[in-house]
This record gives sequence, C-alpha cells and structure tokens, in this order.
Amino acid sequence: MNKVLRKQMSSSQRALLELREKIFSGELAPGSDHLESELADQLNMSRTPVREAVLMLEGQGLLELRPRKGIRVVPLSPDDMQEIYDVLTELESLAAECAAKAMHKEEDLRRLSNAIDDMDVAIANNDLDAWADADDRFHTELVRLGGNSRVNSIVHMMSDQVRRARMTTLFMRPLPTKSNEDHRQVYDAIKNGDPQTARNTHRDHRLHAKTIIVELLKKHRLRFL
Amino acid sequence: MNKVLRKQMSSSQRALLELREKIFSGELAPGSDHLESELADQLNMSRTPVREAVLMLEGQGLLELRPRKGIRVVPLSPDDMQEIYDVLTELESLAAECAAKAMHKEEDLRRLSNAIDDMDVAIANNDLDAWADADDRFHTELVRLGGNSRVNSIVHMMSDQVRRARMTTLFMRPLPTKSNEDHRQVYDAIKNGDPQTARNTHRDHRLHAKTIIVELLKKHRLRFL
DNA sequence: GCATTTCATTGCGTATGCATTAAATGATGC
DNA sequence: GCATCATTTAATGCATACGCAATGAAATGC
Repeated sequence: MNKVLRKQMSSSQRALLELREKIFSGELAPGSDHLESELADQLNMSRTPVREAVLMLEGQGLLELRPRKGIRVVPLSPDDMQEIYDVLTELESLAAECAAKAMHKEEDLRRLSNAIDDMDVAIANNDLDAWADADDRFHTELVRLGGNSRVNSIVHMMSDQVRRARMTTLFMRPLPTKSNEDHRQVYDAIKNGDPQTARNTHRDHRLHAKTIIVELLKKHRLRFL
Repeated sequence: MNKVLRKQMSSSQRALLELREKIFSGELAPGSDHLESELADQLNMSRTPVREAVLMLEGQGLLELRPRKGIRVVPLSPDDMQEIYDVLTELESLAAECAAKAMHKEEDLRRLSNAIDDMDVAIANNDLDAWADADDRFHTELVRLGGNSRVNSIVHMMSDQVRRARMTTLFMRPLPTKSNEDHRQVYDAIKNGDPQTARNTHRDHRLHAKTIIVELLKKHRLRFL
C-alpha cells in the first residue's frame, strides 16, 4: 500500500487502513484482545481516531467491541464461513443475472475475461498467489457489472472475511483447475445476455466452492482463523 | 421506546437511537444536511458521542458524511429501492430455504403463524399500521428461522431503509389482501420441510412486491424519500 | 475454607479546546 | 468583467483530561 498517500491522510483513515492490514496479515491474530490505548500506541496516535476506526471495523464485522475486555479480532469458525459463502452465493448469482440482463458490450467485459485468462496462466504456472489475485478480480468485476451498489459493498465486506481464511486454506488444497470452466460459462452467459444460465451456473459454482472450503476447514479442525 | 432504559444508556447509544428515530420520523428529512455541533445541541451532548453515532449510521447506510458540507440523511430514489428489494429478495429466499431445511418444530414457527394471522386481522380491520407491523414481524421471524446471522443483520439493515419508504407508499396503494396467501404457502413449505418450495414461493412473492413498490414510487415521482 | 464486601486499579466514555483545512469571501491584476 | 490568489471563517479532526464504573484483589466476616 502506498505510504506516500498516507501522509496526507487523516489519522482515522490511517488507523482504518493499518488496522485492516494488521488483521489481514495476522499481526493482530483472530481471537486476540487489544486495548484502545495499546492500538493507539502502536499507531502513534491518540485514542480518538483509533476508536473511530475500530467502530467502523466493528460495523464491517472484523472487530468485536467488548468494553473493558478488549477489542477482539473476530475469529471465524467453519460455520461462519458457511454463512459467509451462502451470502456470497446468493448475491453474486444475482449480480451475474443482472450483468447478463444489462447486455454489456464485449469491451466492458474485458476485465472479466482478463481475470479468467490470468487464472489459466496462474494455474499453468502453479502460482497460488496469482490465482487468488485473479480470482478476486473476477468476483469483484462480476459484482461490479451487476450494477447493484448494495450488493457490491456487501460482497466486498464478505470477501474480506473470505480472504482472511483463504491465506490458510489456499495451501491446503489442490489448485482449482476445473473452476475456470465455470467462470468461462458464466462469462459466456453474460456476454450472450442469458440471465438464467449466468445465475444458475454461478450459483452452482459457488455452492460447490462452499462445500470444498467448509469441509476443508472442518477436516483440519480450523475452528478459528 | 422506553425512556427509562435510556437513562442508563451511554450517550453514544442514545445518540444512535435518537438519530435513528429522527431519521425514521422524518424530523431529519432525507437529503437534509446537518452539522455535528447542531446535532449535538439537539441531543444535549457533546460532539464526541454524536460523531460516534453518526459514524455507525453511515456504516448502516442511513447517513452520508460529507466533511465541511454537512451530515446528510441519504435520500432514496426508486432505483435505490430496487437495489434494496433485490437484496432482500435473495437473502430472504435463502432464509426461507434454510428455515425449511432446519425442520423446525411447529411451536418454533408460532411467531411466524401469529404474524400471518395478525396480518389477516389487520386487513379485515383495514388497519394499515397493524398490517405493516405484522408484516415486519413475519419477515424478521422468517430470517431468524433461517439461522444465518449475517443474513439476519443485512436484512435488518435493508428493512430499515424499506421502512423509511413504506411510511409514504403504504397510504398510496390498496391493502395487499392477496399477499397473505403467499405468506401461508411459505409457512407451510417451512413446516413441511420443503426447501425448494419455500425458497421459490418467497422469491416470487418478493419479486412481485418489488415491482409494485418501485412502479408506485416511479409513477408518483417520489425521487427522494 | 468460603462467601462477601471493600478498595484500588484501570479502561472507557465524554467533554473540551486547539490545530487543521476546506470553503467562502474579498482583493488584486489583467 | 473575469480569473487568480490571499484572507478569513468556521467546521472538522484530533489530543488531552477527567470522572465514572467495572474488574480483580485483598480483607473481613461467617
């Protein structure tokens, strides 16, 4: 992340970004408790902007405020992941349907197809990080094309949570070589303006992904992430 | 709302509740701008707890922070309502499906059937407020039975938005006498453990409701609520 | 011992004041 | 008359201080 831009940022904004990073990097471990003053010291600022950032992160489901007990990084159980995937499944399928209805021109779908191509390359190179990155871009773009801003922000919130878990799960499973066929099917349906196929294909794809991940988490007893 | 309980509430909590009320009652009109200090004066407290409440309400999509321009009560266009209804449709249908899968005992479904009965009564009495109240309870309970906490909180957020609009639309349309048949069908499907019927019936019900409302808003040129 | 009360600690909630900065106003030059 | 820049104004962002209230420890009673 660009450190130069941060200089001219408000302290609350900086707190928000840096806390997010610390959460995603695992520097603030899931389930761990922290005091406002402790975080304020870490970030070299007073409690005020930290409180504001923490409040926002609570709203986003990343932190849990337990007065006098500590600010807790919310742990994710397999059940939580199931909940999250279920929401993602519904809302992304809706997005796929809407995107197909919208009859986008092929050039507007470029980022989508690029993401799919990148996943192919990543799989060929056995590059997990590149694959994860491209997969993110695919889903981000899909939801953007759906055109529902609320769906967009909810999906982004939930994807953040998934991202925390994926760090762990990504290295525990084989590369999803088959999943790109699904992606392409969804892409084609959107390009051809076929809402039902787009919706159903993506839905099945997501449902499948959900079972894989949740089983994996349960098998490895990853109760918290 | 219970004023006694509020006495022992933190100022931020009070700010949160009272601002919500002012927004829903229309005392703070959609599209209107307000200063932190202005709101603090209205609520008889300092800016600090107001800031915190405002931050949370921003996260819930009720307020929009525009530094040095004012805190704006977000206006809802017909397109916004469409977005919101689309999200509600997907997530409530999922909830209905899950509720049916869960095979709840009949006594656990009591609140659901009560809400349906109350709607019947309200319709017979031509009591709009009672109907709206029972309808709220039906949807709240449906989603609770679905058992997905994330779906729950998202649906509640979106329902808040719908409630703002309903104040207006409720008096512009005929009482939805037919809609209770749908509710009962959903109820039966859940009781009989038939996820697909529960899902599809509720989905159609919601899609239908969406068109009605959105058409109504568009026809009456209610660009903002 | 065990329960209960007291007390000290400390983390949080809130008020307050100052610093910052963006918007608005007026001044200056063209 | 218009554009640009300086100045003022005022709202926000942030640090700080203070008091309350909750927590845990120690002390007392049973």
